Amino acid sequence: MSEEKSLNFIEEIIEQDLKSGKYQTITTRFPPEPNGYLHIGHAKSICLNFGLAKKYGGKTNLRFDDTNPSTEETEFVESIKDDVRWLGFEWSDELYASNYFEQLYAFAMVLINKGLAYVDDSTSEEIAHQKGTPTAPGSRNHFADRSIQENIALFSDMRVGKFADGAKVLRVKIDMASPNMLLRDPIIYRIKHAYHHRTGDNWCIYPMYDFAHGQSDAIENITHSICTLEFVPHRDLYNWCIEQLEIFPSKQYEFARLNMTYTIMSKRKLLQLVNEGHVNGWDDPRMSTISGMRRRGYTAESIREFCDRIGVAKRENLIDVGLLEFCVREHLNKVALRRMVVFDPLKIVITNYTNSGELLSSENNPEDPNSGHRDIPFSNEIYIEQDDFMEVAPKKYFRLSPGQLVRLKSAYIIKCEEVIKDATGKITEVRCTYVPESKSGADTSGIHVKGTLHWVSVAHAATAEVRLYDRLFTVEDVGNAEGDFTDHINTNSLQLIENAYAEPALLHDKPDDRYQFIRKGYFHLDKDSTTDKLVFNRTVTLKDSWAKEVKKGS
RNA sequence: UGCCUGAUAGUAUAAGGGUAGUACAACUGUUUUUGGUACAGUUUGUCUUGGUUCGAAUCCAGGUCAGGCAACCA
Repeated sequence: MSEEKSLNFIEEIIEQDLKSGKYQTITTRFPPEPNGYLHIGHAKSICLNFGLAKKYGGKTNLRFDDTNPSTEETEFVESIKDDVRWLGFEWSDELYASNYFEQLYAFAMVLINKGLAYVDDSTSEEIAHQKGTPTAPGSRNHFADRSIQENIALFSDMRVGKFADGAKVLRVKIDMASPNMLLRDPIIYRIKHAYHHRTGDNWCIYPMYDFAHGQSDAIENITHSICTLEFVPHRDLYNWCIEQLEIFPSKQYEFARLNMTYTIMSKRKLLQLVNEGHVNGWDDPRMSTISGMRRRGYTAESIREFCDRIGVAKRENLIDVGLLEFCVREHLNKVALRRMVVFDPLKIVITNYTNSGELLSSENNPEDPNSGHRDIPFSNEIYIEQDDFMEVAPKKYFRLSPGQLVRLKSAYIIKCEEVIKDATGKITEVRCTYVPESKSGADTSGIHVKGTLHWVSVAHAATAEVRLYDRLFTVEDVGNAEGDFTDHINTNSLQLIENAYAEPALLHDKPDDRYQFIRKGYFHLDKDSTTDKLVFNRTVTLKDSWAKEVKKGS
């Protein structure tokens, strides 16, 4: 393929650096804080960092930014590793910022010895106050005048635990009047008597992000440190530390983070959904986490494709979740086996059908000739979708309604003859006749119908519970539908979060009318992780115009 | 009334002085064993005002709008 895909701005920088001989090879890193599960926004960063290294023959480290022991846990470390692997990437080294605590401490001492860092006894309120505001300069307090010797002694004492949390901090001496608030003598070490998931109780002082990230990059010889836009103001500090410490000159580049319609991607909110029990965990299929999407049936390949399509730029963006769904369908259409499934069964009795034991052959995947065929049992009693029948149908309704003909997928053409109702007027059964010479693949009837419906045989069907819907659905037959059905989720299930499960306050956005209608239903088993794909190609998709018509008319 | 980013169809993303292109969405048509898929086609765009230039999305100046920055979070 000679498709010349245009470069994003980071690729251009890298190509220049390679061309100019600045670097022979590149090293990137993916640096999550292990304080939650990875979500689709992280996938963008993962695909970018690992993708760049792959493209330019470099390597990527997985580095856990574990400098805040009070929010970080081993469970998150493991889930992150699983998700990165599942997405299809291999890291060069598995590293932790906590590996560098000793080195970072030494770096701090270097700055103290240069007269560039001091211990401050102020409270956080005092420090915040002295910092000034974005429009007014801050001022330095008398602690900044402490001698180098005194600072060395004090910082050593901080390390060995002589002070309580919050009693002292180590600050760096830069410029209290800088227009960049981050440069107004930022705190680089704080006292925290907390158990760290890796270093245990070895430390009671922990470096801040700004004193750990750039140095970690430098230690690992990261050539291109790629992060999101909110770190732009940190770049000055990042560079300042590297210059003062005279270490490897890693460079930071920023891109816009992913935002997606109808999708919550704030870690804080996701954590709230989990903690308050709105969902069943981080990997709940309704979550925007990678593990949630995995359970929902999304493939790693489709997520990678999505990340590739959305591009990398610096402007704020809000990607239509439809693009993600498109990528999922695109891939699943190629690889997934089709099965019929009925969610809201409506019983159809075919009054003139008297055969028994007839098996009908159906393609497993129309797009894959190698996927073969399967036999589906047919009988005179079947279920179709309630949505696929309307007693009073609007124009352009091609499905079943009184007097209308439709084809049953892989089976016969049937005609609706009679509607049976119970005492309350609810439709309990629809009676039809079938056209014997219209058998799929051997149709000599000459009848052309506009609608084709999926169905299952009542006698052969199996029912399975779908947890998210809290109701049963019916699959075509037991033999063809192995696996754990409790995990089958509609790709569109994210909307359920909005419709039923989540607090309105947590919502990113409100669903529009379009989402009142169920769209494409693709399902696949995740029983054997990525290998066993099974799709129920349930086409209840309506064109928007048709959907509007039904909404108004019926 | 500060500093930093940014602004190209509905949504994203290209074009680094020379025909504004691509994808998704939408719409139309053809095909089809569901209206899915596939294929073909259509519609829609350079924030604004000046300037430089034969020529500006692109360079310059002013304006407008959006996002970020005052955690002992990352």
